[in-house]
Amino acid sequence: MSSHYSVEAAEGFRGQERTIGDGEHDVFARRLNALYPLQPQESKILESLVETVYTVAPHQDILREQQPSKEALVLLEGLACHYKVLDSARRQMTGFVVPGDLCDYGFLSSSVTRQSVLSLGQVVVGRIDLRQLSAAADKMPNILVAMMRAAAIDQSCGRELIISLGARDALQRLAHFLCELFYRLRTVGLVAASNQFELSMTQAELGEALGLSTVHINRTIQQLRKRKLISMGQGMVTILDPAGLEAIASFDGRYLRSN
Amino acid sequence: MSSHYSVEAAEGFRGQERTIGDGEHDVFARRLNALYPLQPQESKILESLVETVYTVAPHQDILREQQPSKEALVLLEGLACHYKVLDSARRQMTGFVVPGDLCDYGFLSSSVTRQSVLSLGQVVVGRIDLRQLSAAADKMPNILVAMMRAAAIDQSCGRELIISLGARDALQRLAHFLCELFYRLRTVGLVAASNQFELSMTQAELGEALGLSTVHINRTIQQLRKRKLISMGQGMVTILDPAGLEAIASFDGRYLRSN
DNA sequence: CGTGAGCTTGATGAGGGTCAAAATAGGTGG
DNA sequence: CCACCTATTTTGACCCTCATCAAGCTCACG
Repeated sequence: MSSHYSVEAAEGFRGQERTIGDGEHDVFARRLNALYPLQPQESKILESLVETVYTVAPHQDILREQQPSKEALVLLEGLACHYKVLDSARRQMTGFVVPGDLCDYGFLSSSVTRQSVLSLGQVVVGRIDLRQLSAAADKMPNILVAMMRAAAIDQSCGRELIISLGARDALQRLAHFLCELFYRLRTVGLVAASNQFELSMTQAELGEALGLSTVHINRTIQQLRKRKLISMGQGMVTILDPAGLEAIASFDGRYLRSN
Repeated sequence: MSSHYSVEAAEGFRGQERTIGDGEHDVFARRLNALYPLQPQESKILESLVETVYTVAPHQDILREQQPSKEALVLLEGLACHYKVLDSARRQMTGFVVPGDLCDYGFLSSSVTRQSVLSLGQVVVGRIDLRQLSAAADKMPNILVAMMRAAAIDQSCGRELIISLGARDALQRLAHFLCELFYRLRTVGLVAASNQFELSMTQAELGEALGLSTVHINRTIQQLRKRKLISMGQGMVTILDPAGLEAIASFDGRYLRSN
């Protein structure tokens, strides 16, 4: 476990901002549409709300705790996580953000950001102006409902993580984590036909997510490999036996659906 | 750990419903008002929204998973918790509901209830008709914002529980739990000047909340007693040394505030 | 080709689980 | 008010999962 987490300014590591082309990043609209059926025009507006995108290098803060949110951020590519630092030597991740998710739902209640958000691999983020969003939402309230559903699912994920940490052993935890990610990434089309997807996390980071030591994460991965349930390496995971993995985790993906 | 959880119909155990008098239960309005300043008239409306109240006996489901919500429920007295049953022998609590809180925020996104809610001691619940609520919210959007802030805080509590389960040892967990409850109950005026408050949970239930065995909960309580930080018994807790307890837990109550 | 980040392996021990039983506390009917 | 019964708390003994420490290994990268 590394002894210190850097606190450089998030700003310094943002890639160049740019305006985006039409339909270049439609994950967001597709995702919300799946959560709550939107009219074609509503989807259109939604896409147009994401005006600028930028790239963030791995291991940088995308959002910092206690900052008032002047904009909403959508993750368009890559993987990010919520976390909190305990005693500058220990860090606990509290949730994950996959493409199509909003990084933080605090803007819904116009409160400050309550947790820092960190890029795990390289990440592309879209920026939504809150003024424009609320204007759009006034005309098309479905947009807000869809976002609140996304927030509700985000919370369900949190509850499920509580269950993992409170009541599942290492093997079940890891299996459940992989099942969830598999499911979530699949719904936004980021899993290959071979059941392979990108997972740019070190084993140490997995430990911070699942409340386990790096060493034990390593041994647990080996368990799953030995049982021919997964294969893992170079930032890629392949689920070899989805049913088997779900069985170990008692995974039931209903909490990830909006209805 | 008991081997089976009963699944009787929640309906059968509801006390008689009745309409309530003016200002009889103002925790809810006071709470929301503290989260987001409301106009006097808005507070008034809020109180009038709670039309009927009913009593629920200890250890009964107030809300059942997967039910579509036709109404919003406010806790007015007592203590309740969210939970999920794993393998019919193990149960994990995922959150707590204190007076003034809504039992579930699913109605905000008109989705189904995602977790069961259980009364711990005897409980008084208020019922809010969603149709009336949304009518009121149309006229006075602040009401909705206040509720969303409450939801945001609910989520913060969840995140903090994740941190407890993932990164704190037994003593810290219990201390943190007590600090949170102390703080939350105090803001709704349910802590006596002697720092005493009601806690109608068995040690087994505390274990289900904090991911520890009953035996270990017991020993951990004794630790806190020995250190003269708390005294506990007969459903009552007294915080003898708030500062000392917070120090052990590294408790920082900011996550419980709306701003 | 050296260097550091990440992965793997081994050895050791602590925190907390499990089992079992005793001690208390509540709750009920006689 | 007492006797009984059950739920809860407490204690002791033992064991297992997982943390910690330490070292060696692999591999990408400058």
